[in-house]
Amino acid sequence: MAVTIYDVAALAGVSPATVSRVLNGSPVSPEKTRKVREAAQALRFTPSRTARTLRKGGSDVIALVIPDVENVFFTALARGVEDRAIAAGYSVVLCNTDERPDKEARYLDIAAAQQVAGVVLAAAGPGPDLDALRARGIAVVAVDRPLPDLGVDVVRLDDADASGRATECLYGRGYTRVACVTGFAGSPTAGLRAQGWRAVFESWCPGLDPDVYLRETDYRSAGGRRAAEELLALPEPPDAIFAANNMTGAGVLSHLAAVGRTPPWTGLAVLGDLPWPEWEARQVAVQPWPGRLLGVTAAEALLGRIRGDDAPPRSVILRSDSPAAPSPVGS
Amino acid sequence: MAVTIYDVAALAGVSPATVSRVLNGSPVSPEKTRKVREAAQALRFTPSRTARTLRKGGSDVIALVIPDVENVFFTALARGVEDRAIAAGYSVVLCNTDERPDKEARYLDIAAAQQVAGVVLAAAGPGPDLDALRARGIAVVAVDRPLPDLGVDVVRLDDADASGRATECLYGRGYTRVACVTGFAGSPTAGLRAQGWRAVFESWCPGLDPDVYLRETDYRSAGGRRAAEELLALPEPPDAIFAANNMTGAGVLSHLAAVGRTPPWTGLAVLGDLPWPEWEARQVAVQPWPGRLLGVTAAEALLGRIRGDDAPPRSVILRSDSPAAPSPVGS
DNA sequence: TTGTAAGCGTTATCAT
DNA sequence: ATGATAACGCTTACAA
Repeated sequence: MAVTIYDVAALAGVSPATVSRVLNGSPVSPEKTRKVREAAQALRFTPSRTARTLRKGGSDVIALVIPDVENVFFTALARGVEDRAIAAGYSVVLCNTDERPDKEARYLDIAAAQQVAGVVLAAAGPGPDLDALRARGIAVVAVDRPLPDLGVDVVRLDDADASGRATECLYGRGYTRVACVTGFAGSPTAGLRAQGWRAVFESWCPGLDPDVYLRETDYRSAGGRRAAEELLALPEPPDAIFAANNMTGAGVLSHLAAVGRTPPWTGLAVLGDLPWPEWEARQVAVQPWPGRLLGVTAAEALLGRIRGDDAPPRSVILRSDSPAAPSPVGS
Repeated sequence: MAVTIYDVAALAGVSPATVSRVLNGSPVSPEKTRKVREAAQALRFTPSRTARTLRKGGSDVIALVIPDVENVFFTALARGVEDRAIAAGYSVVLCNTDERPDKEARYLDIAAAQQVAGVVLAAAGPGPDLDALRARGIAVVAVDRPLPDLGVDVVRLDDADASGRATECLYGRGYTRVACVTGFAGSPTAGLRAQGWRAVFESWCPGLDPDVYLRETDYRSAGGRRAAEELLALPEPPDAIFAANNMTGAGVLSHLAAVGRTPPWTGLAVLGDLPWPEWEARQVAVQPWPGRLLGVTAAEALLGRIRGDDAPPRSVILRSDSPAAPSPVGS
């Protein structure tokens, strides 16, 4: 059916091996090279990556597995991974797990069975099964969400530190009681971020019970909205809120807008860029959460592993910069 | 290195063929089935999809090639394709072309060489090279952006009709001069959308030159902002703007906000959901642009082709509903 | 430099 | 029902 190197070889009057050599840049006489090129052209020959991968025991595709394509943080991450990987001659395919461990397991299986060169994984659950990948010697780098004790490289940001700084920033602007909306309880990052907030809260609001001002939700917009509603309905409501990721921050802001209490009436600090920067960021303290940088760094680590670096697993923790100053209010 | 069916066969005391049969549900005696299962389990065996694909001449992966992962329309589209494809037992990988024909060509090549089951393509350029795919008999469905004369199924929305309706809606609300911000000149959809607007403009504003009130930009936020700025600076500025996609609409809105002329001061209708619905949609007429539905429909068409439907290429044009009524202004 | 031939790990055919 | 065996399309020793 499809045209193979044998067809090309026949048309060019050479052996299949020679065709393969031309394709891969092994030394071949100029004349035969030309003939092969022409024949390939004429037959519109596309080499089968499947066969090549089978034979060579590996491909040049990197799988990037993320929990939410709709989150700008992960798309930025994707761009970072993509840029770095493409520069190194690899291609990147995205797999969206929708925060569901079952979908994640499926994609990891496919990646293993497909013999991808490597996997960058922003895990949906705490304990993904990496055995299939490991059995095939496929490199894995965990990104954003650490995978403790799974023996893989981890590239992430300093959740607790950044959260503390964002919270601090709100107190620094004169707010006196800063609540926290973090991710769901099972998520490691949610815990770390809450912890970063809690330390600052306790130092500025001694005597107050932090748990009253902490809400755990999914990392989605709807959860942020609900949490904001609850917090503002407290007998002693907070005058500012720290949102532990961009989507919940968006949700909080949405609720504030609905009740006419947008910043600076109620303070708001968010970890990560809002999906809608120019319009929203005005009075919101945005703590940088550099997805692209994370992606580039993760890709770098993965490429190192692919090239055979077999040092013990490393953990890279990037530091988030200080919150951006709010832009001046529009005319 | 990796464990193969031979290892499993040896451990189970059967032939490789039997192992394969167990894996694929061919009739095998219960006892041997059990033994094989146990052996596979014990060895943590993952069958090589590469070998299987090579042997069977096709895989069960569908490639979805989109120009912009950061656009909510395309992520919605992706979800539609994904849901439908997964339900049919396929997996979906996303390839982001970043609106660049060269990246697109690369991913199409990979898809062909990887022998994916099919491709859903939202094209970056007007004339992608589908020969490699065609040579391998891989089904392709064009989505959102038509590929004239390439002999593939097309699933898209009625650009001109929806644009006309969105424009009409603004006039219906009392605005008297509606400008248009569409996509870049090369894009087929940009032309169709401008055309839909133009017809309505000419009937409401006879004697005025439409070209004065038409701006072509990229389909990005920055372009929308710039276009809005230009339009409002006209000697006889429009009192409303129709934005031909969500990102440009976002840009327009951003500029309106910057100069304190958000709707309803200046009317705004947008084709497609804004990235930030709860917060922004208030006074904006949003013409539905159902990405998910489009994705589902495209996947459906593709699955049909994969299953062997070889009718002549079809063109499906879905109709967009009427603009959503603006939500009431917040308290 | 070039050709021959042996795999890579499956599945399908054909016997048994 | 099961086992041997030949593909699938490519790369790579090994020879020439």
